[in-house]
Amino acid sequence: MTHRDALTDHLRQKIINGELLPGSRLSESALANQMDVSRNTLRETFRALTEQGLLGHVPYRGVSVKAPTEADVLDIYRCRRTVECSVMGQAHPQHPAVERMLRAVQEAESHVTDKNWLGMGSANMAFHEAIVALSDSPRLIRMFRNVSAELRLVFLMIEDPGALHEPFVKSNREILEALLSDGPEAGADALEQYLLESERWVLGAYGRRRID
Amino acid sequence: MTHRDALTDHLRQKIINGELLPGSRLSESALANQMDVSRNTLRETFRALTEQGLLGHVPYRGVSVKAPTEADVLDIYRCRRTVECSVMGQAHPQHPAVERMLRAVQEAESHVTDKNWLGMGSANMAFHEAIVALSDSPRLIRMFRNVSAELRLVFLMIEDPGALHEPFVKSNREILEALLSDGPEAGADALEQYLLESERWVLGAYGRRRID
DNA sequence: TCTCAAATATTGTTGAACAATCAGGCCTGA
DNA sequence: TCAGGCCTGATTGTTCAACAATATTTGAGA
Repeated sequence: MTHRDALTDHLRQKIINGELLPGSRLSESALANQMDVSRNTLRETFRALTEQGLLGHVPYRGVSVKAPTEADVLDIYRCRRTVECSVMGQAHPQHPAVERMLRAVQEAESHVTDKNWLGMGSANMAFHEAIVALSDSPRLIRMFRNVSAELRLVFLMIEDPGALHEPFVKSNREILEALLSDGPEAGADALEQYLLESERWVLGAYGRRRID
Repeated sequence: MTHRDALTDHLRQKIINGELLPGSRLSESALANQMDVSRNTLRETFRALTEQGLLGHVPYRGVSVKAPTEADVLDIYRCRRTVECSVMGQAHPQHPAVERMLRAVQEAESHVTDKNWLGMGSANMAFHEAIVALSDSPRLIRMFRNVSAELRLVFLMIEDPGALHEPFVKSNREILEALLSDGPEAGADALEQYLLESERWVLGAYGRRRID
């Protein structure tokens, strides 16, 4: 693993964790000094992260953390429905990723009592990543990874992320049950309902966002 | 538009057109001289194209044009079925992109008499890009763009690309007819049949490929 | 022929320099 | 007062040359 790849991962993580808030501009020289790399190396990572949709780039004005719009939220959920529901509808209930789904649900449930919103959100994400992993498709998984990262940016722009994850812990459990007891099509139906409802909540919260 | 963006597009086009064959290694200094840019600028474009899946990168061994494997072909078609069929199944038959689909079919048909395989392949691609455009989803369109470019690499590895496009010109016409006369679901069904059949042909031809 | 180490070539990374462009302040003229 | 234009400073775009880190090749010796 080269130095730059580590930097790319590191920067990506900082963005996803909210250490660099959506909309904030990333100065090349400042960040290069801070990260202790040269400008050229940093710029290479910028290209990769821009291609992943995490950074926006305007010529001669630099890059900034993308601040998804309402239209982006709609598009993100459209992608999620397209990919997740299709994968779920053709899933084998014996697929190893089902175990990952179960563990994610259990972890999310444990965080309900803790009121640990951050962990709950991560477990929620892990659940849906596991769903896409049912496909065994590297490209679908990578695409979902990018879309999912963009959705995290949306959460970062929202005031109260806790109330956004908690109601859906039970839904995820139900999706898993539907898949296991009634088959993939039932799972896909439950999943689509979840995604439509989640989209409504996120859009509502987006209207009350704190960051533009 | 900055110099580097133009270079990225240019290089991408050269790859898609087969001027740089799949598997061929791209020397930084040689290509930088040839393209008349600095190594650093070229490297930035490498990062972008790698993220798009057109180039493969191994640390300290450079980048090379990706030579998709049989597993890649399977994955590419899985993505195509997931995205294209889902979009088609929810399409509005009055969507402006339907006009693009029609024009693409007509152009492909005109190339049948010409035996212009290159133009036929491009028109075929344009037809399916138009299908995805039915979604009005920038992310789905971008993802399809990347997958579609990878598929072009597969075609470049294959001996006889002509025989691979010609039988499917009629199928595309039928898909369009199905959408217009019997609705989106019928269109999606026809499309899925097409994709499954096309996948079989491509896999077969891939077994007789000339490039590894 | 095989193995191992030195030589060679390529990529990874840096720092500095200059060119191109943008943002903001300042001045002028109406 | 305000619109327009110009200058200035700051940031990005791009190049170059150098060195470090790693891979590949060469070739000597057993």
